[in-house]
Amino acid sequence: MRALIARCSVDYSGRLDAHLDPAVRLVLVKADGSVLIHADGGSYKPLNWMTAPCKLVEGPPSDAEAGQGVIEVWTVRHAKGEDALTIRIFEILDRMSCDFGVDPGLVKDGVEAHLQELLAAQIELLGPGHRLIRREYPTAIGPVDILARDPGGGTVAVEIKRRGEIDGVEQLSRYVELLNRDPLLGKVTGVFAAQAIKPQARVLAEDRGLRTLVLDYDEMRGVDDPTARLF
Amino acid sequence: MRALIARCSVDYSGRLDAHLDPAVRLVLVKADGSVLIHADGGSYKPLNWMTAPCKLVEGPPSDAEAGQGVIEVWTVRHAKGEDALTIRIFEILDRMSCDFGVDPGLVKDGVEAHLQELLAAQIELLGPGHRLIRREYPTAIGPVDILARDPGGGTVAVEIKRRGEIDGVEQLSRYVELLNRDPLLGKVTGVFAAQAIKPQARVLAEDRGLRTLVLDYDEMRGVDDPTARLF
DNA sequence: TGTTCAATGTCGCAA
DNA sequence: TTGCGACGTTGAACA
Repeated sequence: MRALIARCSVDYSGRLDAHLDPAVRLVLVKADGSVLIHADGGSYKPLNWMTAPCKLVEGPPSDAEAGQGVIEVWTVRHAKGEDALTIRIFEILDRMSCDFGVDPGLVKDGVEAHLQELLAAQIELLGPGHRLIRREYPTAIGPVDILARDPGGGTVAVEIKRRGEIDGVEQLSRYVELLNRDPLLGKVTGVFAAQAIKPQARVLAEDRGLRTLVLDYDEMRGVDDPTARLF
Repeated sequence: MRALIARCSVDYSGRLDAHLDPAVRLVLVKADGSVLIHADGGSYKPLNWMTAPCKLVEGPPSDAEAGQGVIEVWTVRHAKGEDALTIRIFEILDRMSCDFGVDPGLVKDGVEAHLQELLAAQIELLGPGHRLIRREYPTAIGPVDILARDPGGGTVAVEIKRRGEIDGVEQLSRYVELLNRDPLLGKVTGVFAAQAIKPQARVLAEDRGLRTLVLDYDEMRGVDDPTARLF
């Protein structure tokens, strides 16, 4: 990792063209060659960047560039494709360099896949007497998160989201419509399950005749994993 | 902007829980208070982060933490909500600090709106004899990208995407359904136009009776703009 | 390797 | 503020 605080201008050309006028910015060059240009604000997305694999060439400015005060020109080209980043450096204010070694990586907990596992294991959250048919039930337009059998012999399609929004309801609607064409499944109803459901999504779901179900992740995990109760 | 190269562990708790075991990483603190934790690889997305507005508190380790070698504990809390980031620092290898000033910002030249202009100008790409009614035809549920008249006197609603995916087909379906309730327009058909159309989107479009049209941006620009042929 | 879907998505615009 | 769609989306899982 190399980090540079420098007054620089940046030009990107590739999937689009973008330009940054000269200002002080942070320039990062990672071990894999990727380059990030960060301003002192905004969120985690850099102003400009180049993803690995790519090649960085540091060179002198042309006479015209030197006349405008440029002291170095860095050119970063993506290994495949036309993408190119040109960094014109006017002044270097500070720099750091360090070899990090391999990162042990991020451990995540509480994503949608976990919700799906937990609901499959606690399928009676759909209501007493429900039985799991299978998770990731395949259809022509994609897999249904959970398919279950209700006590009356009907089929229940469940769409799970961490945050229940309108596009999730659309998705479930498509599944239910498609599955209802399958005579083997009988009558198919839909359940829209999420940790939180936005009002618009709830209204649309009700309008489409779909049930909504709010999932309490902590509680579901508590039932599933007794050790979690300790906290 | 403060930049720190440090051996640290990181824990995020909020919309999900995420943990990073101790390793050398780059810690950035921007002027607006946002914090980014970067590894020496991967793309521009940090391993962990906190977006502004948030508050950083630097404090001493607890006795237990100190016993494990922690020398500083940084706690970053989001101003609204439960989101919190805890950075336990074991060793500081290097640091930089600098006041950047305001960034002049990014100037972009996009490709997106261009497709609509080009297709409107070359409306017969829909088929011989088509005539443009108007771009951005307003409806109660949003503007239709392009409305055209086909040779048979019917109306064609066109939804344009750079990348044709399933939600675009949904959007077009809604428009076509709505427009077909308008007796003045006669029979309304739909065309889903994109630079590339994914198989699932194509299947859904066909299932809904919508035509698909793949747009060649370079060719359309070539027809429209003679100067582009020089390249 | 390509495809599909989630994301602590982020970002920008408009109602 | 919320909704909605695009993004140089990125990232991960799976076929």
